[in-house]
Parts: sequence; structure tokens; C-alpha cells
Amino acid sequence: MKKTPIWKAIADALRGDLAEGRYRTGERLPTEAALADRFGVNRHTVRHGISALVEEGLVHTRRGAGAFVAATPTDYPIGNRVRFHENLIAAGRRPEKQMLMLDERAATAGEAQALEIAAGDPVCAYHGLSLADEHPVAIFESIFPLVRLVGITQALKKTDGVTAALRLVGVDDFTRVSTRLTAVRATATQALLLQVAEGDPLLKTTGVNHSDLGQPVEYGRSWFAGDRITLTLET
Amino acid sequence: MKKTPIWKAIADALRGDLAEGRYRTGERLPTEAALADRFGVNRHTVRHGISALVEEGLVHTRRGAGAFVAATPTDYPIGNRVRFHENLIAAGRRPEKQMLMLDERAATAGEAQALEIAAGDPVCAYHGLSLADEHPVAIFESIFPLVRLVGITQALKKTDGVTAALRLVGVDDFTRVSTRLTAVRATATQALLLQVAEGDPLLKTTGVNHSDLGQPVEYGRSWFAGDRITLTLET
DNA sequence: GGAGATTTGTGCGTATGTATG
DNA sequence: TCATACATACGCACAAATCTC
Repeated sequence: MKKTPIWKAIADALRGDLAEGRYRTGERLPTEAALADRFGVNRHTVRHGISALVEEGLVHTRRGAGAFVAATPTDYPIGNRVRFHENLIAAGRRPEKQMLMLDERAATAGEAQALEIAAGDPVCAYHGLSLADEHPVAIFESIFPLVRLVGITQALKKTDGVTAALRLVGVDDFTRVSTRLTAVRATATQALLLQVAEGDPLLKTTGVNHSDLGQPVEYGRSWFAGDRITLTLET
Repeated sequence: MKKTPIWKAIADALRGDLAEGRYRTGERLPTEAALADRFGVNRHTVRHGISALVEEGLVHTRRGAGAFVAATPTDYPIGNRVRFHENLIAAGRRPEKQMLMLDERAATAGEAQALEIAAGDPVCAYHGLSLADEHPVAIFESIFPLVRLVGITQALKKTDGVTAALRLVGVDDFTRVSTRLTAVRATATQALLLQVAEGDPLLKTTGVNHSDLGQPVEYGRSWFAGDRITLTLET
């Protein structure tokens, strides 16, 4: 019989609560004092347990505010000095971009969190398809916060690219602050667009671009056909 | 001017010592009591700092024995030395590695090409499973060219990690020259090992590590459970 | 905007458990 | 067996950020 530390038992209990969906994304956990009281332990012991969840990426804390349920299930950083490079244009392939939809709507909770705006704030949604040699290779989706980027929708209609459109609304430079990669199944819609079978594996990337002022200006998601595309990371 | 906590300053100081090579790999750090005395702080404060280094993967601790240097990071100021698995481990979550198979055989055509050897040349194949919190998260497979790395199989048996094993056979340093990412379906075997359903999407990564002489010394492949793991790239 | 309460972060002290050598 | 060293856990105090009124 292995003896499990109290802090780990607390972490496990909380992780279980999260797994069961007893807390929603972004929701605040009980305070350390409340948890310490509930489990009948010292506040430090609770903190130790919570810190484990923070390391796992399940929870993030804000001093003075509380501990909140993180959006992502598990994140594994794989390096700080890695450049993300989409190597779509491998040897003589002609890339194209095709706009599928462009409209303005209210931000979902996840989009709002990524863009650091309030849920329901107006955003511009830009959907499209990337092709190489006339074969679809990826679906992309860019969300722009309208509160910061007035006129981005019109700019996207006029120009032919995100960079140019952002420049039109005053964002001369932006940097990608994070990229996340995971594998998912193709939904029916995605399968149709990418011309793969429903349920086929897709490589999903999500990322946020910040302006030089440090504000999020674009939340992008892409789905690559797993059997057709390989992303390469160059050091 | 930002105020840095004492524990962070201690972590930085120790990390600096490691970067300068003042401790060798495997060497024991001063005891917590000694460090607490040196820095004039409480032992808990030292522990907090050391725990940060443990999470980064720079140090590992053994109860009753001490804290030991895990790796000397020469890549701090400049450097494109991305140690894929080490960085995964740095994410914390009490990772484990479980060896599944270790044998010597002839290289397949693809392995030979990646390692720049002749097809059929003898290689060492090292298969394993990565776990976090006792849950499988990835399958890894490393192929080593025996023509360049005599005794690597025995070294892998003795040591507990690729880095240490390579050092045993004379490769003190190596660099990942490329990483490729794609999404695939889980085979029956992979599904069993990763405890997912057959056909579930997996994030597949492949990469080659070169020695400081520029020769390929390892061809690695990993399969991550797509619904459980997100790789993050930080700029 | 300001004052006070709340909540997390940091740090110290103490005690005991457990693995190591 | 015994001392050493890390691991866990409690308690106290204050700082810093946040939230509420």
C-alpha cells in the first residue's frame, strides 16, 4: 500500500472535479481558505496541490483574484527557441488561398479568452481554405477583435491577406506569442472542405498574434489534412 | 523596477551556476540546509527555488540523497539545441519513461535515409512509452546507427535516458536539426499502449539529431494522444 | 476615486516522516 | 545502528493584487 501525500490527494480530487465538468472553463475555484477548511488541512497543503494543477495547465491563478479553470486540457511546451514554420510550399507547389466566409459576430467564450476581450464583444471572423496545387490542405479561421481593430472587416475584403489588412487598420507589426498543436478528428464540414473522410485525423494549430503594443489582435486556428501535410519546425 | 522573489533569485543563481558548468552532470548540489545558510534564508525558500529547477528539468532530487544536476544547459544564451523529450519532461507532471523494447536489427529504407546510412546497416531500436501521472501520453521510438555508435544498446540498458546513453558512447552533445509534425490514426497496437480507441487521432512527430560532428546519431519518432496532449511552441 | 475586505504570493519557524548512505 | 537529507505538513505573518462597497 502506497501512501499518497495529502497535497496530491487534493490535486487528484480537484482534477477529478474538473474532469467531471463540475467547473466550467474560466470559472473560479473555491478559495484556498475554503478548500483548506473543506479538506481539513493547512492552506499551504492546498496550495501545493493547486500548484500541481497549475503546472499541468489545468488551472491558472491570479493574485488577489483566485484560481480559475484553464481552457486547455494539457499543454506541453516543447521549446522556447523554436520557430514555427509552415512548410506548405515544398518544392514547386503553388499555394492558393480561398475565402470562405467573412462576417462580424459576437465572440465565443474561448475566443474572448484568447483575445483578452469580454465574451460577447464583437469580432470579425475570417474563414478560408488553403490549397496547394489545387488540392485543399488546410482550413484556417482568424478571429479579430473589433474593439481594437475598427474597419478590419472592410480591410480584409479589400486586401488579400491578413498582414496587409492589419496594416490598413494601423497594426504595422505583430508577433505570434504562442502556438499550440494537437490532433483531432475531422468533422463532417471539415472533411467535406478538405476532401477527406469524416473522422480522419487532422493536425490542429491554434495561435495568438499580438500587436507591438502587446495586445492580442488575431486568434487563429488551422486544421491541416494529416495525411497530406507535414509541418516542420526549424531550429 | 520589478521586485523578484527570493526563491526566484535563488533559482536564477543556481541556474547560472549550472550554465557556467560549475557543477557536472550527475553531481550533487549543496544540501538545502547549506544553501539556506549561504543565502541567509529559510530552507523552504531554497526548496521553492530548487523545485523550479526540477520543473525545468535541470535538476532532480532523491529523498535522503540530495539534489543532482540533470543536464548542463549550454543552450541558454544562444543555441538551437532543442531536446525534445527533455523539454517535455521539463513541463513537470511527474513524467515517467517505460522501456518497451530494445534490440538490434537492420535499418529499414526510411530509417537508413534519415540516418544517412545504407539500407540494411545495423541499427539499435529503442521503443518506449512516456507517462505523466501514470497515464500514457506518448509512444517514442529512437533509432541509432550502430556503425557510428558502438555499444549504444548496452549504454541504453545501463542508463536511463537517451542523452546519458549517447554520452556513454562518446557523443557529448547533439542538436536536433529538424522536427516534423503530422496527424495520423492510431494503429491497434498504439491504441492499446496509449489507452485510446483504434483510429483515434495521434500527433506524430519525427526528428533527427546530429552529433556535433554533423553526423546523424538518432532518428526519433513520437506519437502523442491527440485528445490528451497539446504541444505548445513559445516564441 | 477611495477605503476596506478578500485572496493569492512570499517567507519564516517548527515538527515529523522517510529514504539514503 | 545512526546521522544525514529530502518530503510533507502545520502554523504565523505580512505583502501585493484584486474586488466590493
